[in-house]
This record gives sequence, C-alpha cells and structure tokens, in this order.
Amino acid sequence: MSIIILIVKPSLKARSSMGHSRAEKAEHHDRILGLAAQRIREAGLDAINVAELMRSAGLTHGGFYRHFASREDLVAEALARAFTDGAARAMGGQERNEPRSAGHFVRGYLSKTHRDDPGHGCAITALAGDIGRADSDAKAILETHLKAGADALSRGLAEDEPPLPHGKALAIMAALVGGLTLARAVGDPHLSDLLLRSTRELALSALSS
Amino acid sequence: MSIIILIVKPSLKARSSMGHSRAEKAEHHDRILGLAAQRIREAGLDAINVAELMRSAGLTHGGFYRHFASREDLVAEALARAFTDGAARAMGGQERNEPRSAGHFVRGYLSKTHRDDPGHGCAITALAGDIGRADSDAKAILETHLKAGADALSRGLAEDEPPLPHGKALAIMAALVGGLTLARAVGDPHLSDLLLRSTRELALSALSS
DNA sequence: TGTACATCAGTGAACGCGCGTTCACTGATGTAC
DNA sequence: TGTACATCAGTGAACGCGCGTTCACTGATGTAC
Repeated sequence: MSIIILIVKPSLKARSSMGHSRAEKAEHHDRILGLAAQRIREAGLDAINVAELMRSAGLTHGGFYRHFASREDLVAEALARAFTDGAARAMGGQERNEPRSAGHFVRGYLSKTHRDDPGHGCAITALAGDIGRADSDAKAILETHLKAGADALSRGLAEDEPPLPHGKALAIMAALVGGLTLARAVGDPHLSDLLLRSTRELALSALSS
Repeated sequence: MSIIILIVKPSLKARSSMGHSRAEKAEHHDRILGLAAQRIREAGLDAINVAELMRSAGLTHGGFYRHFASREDLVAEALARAFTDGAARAMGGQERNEPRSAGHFVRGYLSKTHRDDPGHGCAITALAGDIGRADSDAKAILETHLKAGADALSRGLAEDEPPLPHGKALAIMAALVGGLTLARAVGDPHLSDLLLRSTRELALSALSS
C-alpha cells in the first residue's frame, strides 16, 4: 500500500484554469505585445486582429481591454516594440546588441535567415512601406531607429578605416532596406538570393571606399 | 419674338444624366482602373474601398459589378496597371518610355517630385513591402518590372561605358527602392532630402565604377 | 429611315459578414481586520 | 495566522458599424425589322 501525494504547483494550476495575479497580468501583457510586434512585421500595421491575437496568446478576446484601451493603442505600442525587438536581432545574434563589425552587420542584415523571418527581423525594412503612409508618430520612431542603424554601421568600422560620413551611412542603410525588401517581394528564389548577394557587395564596397 | 433652339450634345447629355453607351463604359472602366492603380500606390493593396473608388470616378457603388467580378479582381487588375503606369513615369517624363541615360533614370527616381507623388510613381517602391506579403501572382508582376528596371539602367549607359553586370544593376535598383522608401517613411524633411541625395550619390558612383 | 424591343450601364436601398468593442459574470488574488 | 470582502484578470455572448455584395429598377443604347 502506498500513499501518493499530488502537489499541484500554484503557477501551473493558475495557468491552466483562470489565473489573474498581478505577475500573470504583466506576463500576459508582455506576451500580447510581443506577438503583436511579430505579427505587424510579418503582415503589416493593419494586420492585427484582436480576437486572433488574443487566441495566439492563449487568451480570449474579451480580456484584451484589461491590457489596452483600444486596438489602435495596441498597434502604436506594438510598433515601438517591433523596432526595439528587431534592432536587437538586426545587430547580429539575439544576445549582444552591438554588431561585431560593419561587415557582419551588412552580411547579417542581407542574410537568408533574416529574409525568411521578417517577424523577428528588423522593423525598418518590415514596415518602411507602411510607415510611409502612416502618421508622424510612426515616422518619428522609424527615424530614430534608422539613425541608430546608421550609427551602428559607423561604430562597426575598424580603427584604421576612414570614418563614415553621415550621408553615406544612410545610403548604405537604404541599400540594405531596398535589397531585403525586394528579396522578400520576388517570387523566384534564385533572383531573391541574387538580390541579397548583389546588394551585399554594393554595400560592402561602399563601406570600404 | 424669337425662337431659341437648344441643341443638347448627345455626349454631354449622356455624361450629365445616365449614360451607358459602350464607349462610355470603356471610358469608365479605364477611369476606375486608373484611379485604383493610383490609390493602391498611395495607400497600399488593402486600401481600395469600392464605394469610395466609384465616387471618385463620378459613379455610384452599385455599378462596380458591371466592370469587375469582385473587389479582389479589381485589385489584381489595378496592380498590373499600377506597374505599367508607374514604369512610364519612372522612366522620366510621362511621354517617352525610354530613359535618356542611366544617370537621368537615377536622378528622376530619387527626385523630390517622385517622392512626393507616389500615386503616380513607380509601383515597385510603392508596393514592394505589400507584395512581400502578397500572393505569387503579385510577386511575379513585381519581378517582371524589377528586371525591366534593371535592364533600363543597362540600356541607359553610354556606348563607351563598361556594360553593367546583371547583379550590379539589381543592387542599384535595390538602393533606389530603399532610398525612396525611406525618404517617404521619415518625418524630418531634411533627413528625407538627405536620403535622396545620399542614395543618389551611392547609385551614381556604383554606375560608374 | 423610322418603330418596337431587348440589352445593359448605372442607381441606391438593403443584406450580411467580419471585427472592434461592450458588458454581465466568474472566481482567484490580495488586502483589511 | 485565519476570515471576510473588495478587486480585477479573464470569459464569452451580444452589439453595432463598416463595407463588400446583391437586387429591383430606370432609361438610354443599339439592334431587328
């Protein structure tokens, strides 16, 4: 004869039934935002569906308004989140937030893995087209992160390389954005790869000239 | 006493009241498509509102289905139209459809007038972001016109210039698309101008190297 | 060339679906005593 | 530490608006004779 004692962890129990501790709310809030930030990079600023988003976060749609005043509010927050999440990733690797070198930055940016995972990639490329039609708040966020990207390029230069003029760094960023955008917009995989490679060469030669 | 004879021109009469001659239908069809092609370049592939579109064409929404089987059908046709309309414009001037030179092409593409009038500009830049999330038909159209753009660059070279490798032409196209996209996505007008100028320099120096 | 009729482009009311938002309710959390 | 109560995160039905689509109708076009 044996006695089996079943201990149900509070956290597990709460997660499976109806939990609403403060900690869990924060966790849910963060999860919703993160998923929204991913979703808009994959499908655009208009692509957020409240019910679908909540479902993907493991919740029901009604609770959405305990977290955000409106869908519009969420999109604005998710936009900012997409840029910060994407910046970390674009800098090369999920861990560090400084690129090892300008060359690494360019190669990582125009890589197939970045092309094939816009949801976790740089928001500048993922959303530049949409933001061209959006309000000035959205434009301001992009602007900030575009400048940060250009700065990252400059900082990634070796000591003995000549400093990168501001305009030139911006032009290289433009090439990266255009190359990645087109690589995603083209049907033929070979042409897509060629776009990545060719733009990479253009950017790298511009870096060292 | 005088007799006034009022002659109402059939064409005018028809246009002001309810006209439905074959010629007018074709005219209306073309007008609707052209406006839709403009609208999607301005506001994106999802931005077509049937009632609004018909109103802008001087018609009411009910008649839409005498012209297109569905909204989806219209968008597909308008997409193709946007590319052909935009190509003529991007080549420099509304009249000719061959650029005078590669330099003119680049300068026209990255001009303020092009930046400030996406509705009449190149559909590659206006819609590349959207098409990255669209179906393979849309991608195929972009692909065709992207190649045509790269070819136009090559043909615009002077006799004594070295021929442009395929990949390099594509990379320059990528830079143009990125530069114009960012110039439209940025709030600060000075930064926007700088993006145009810097990308222009990058593209021109890539052309002659 | 004129007359009768069929066609069909265009009109505007109405329908119905999708989706953002609201609301009454549940039950665990967390606080007051 | 235990008990009573207020709070509030989450649920799911219901609401209402926007918008694509349908439909009965109008009247000019265009064709048959």
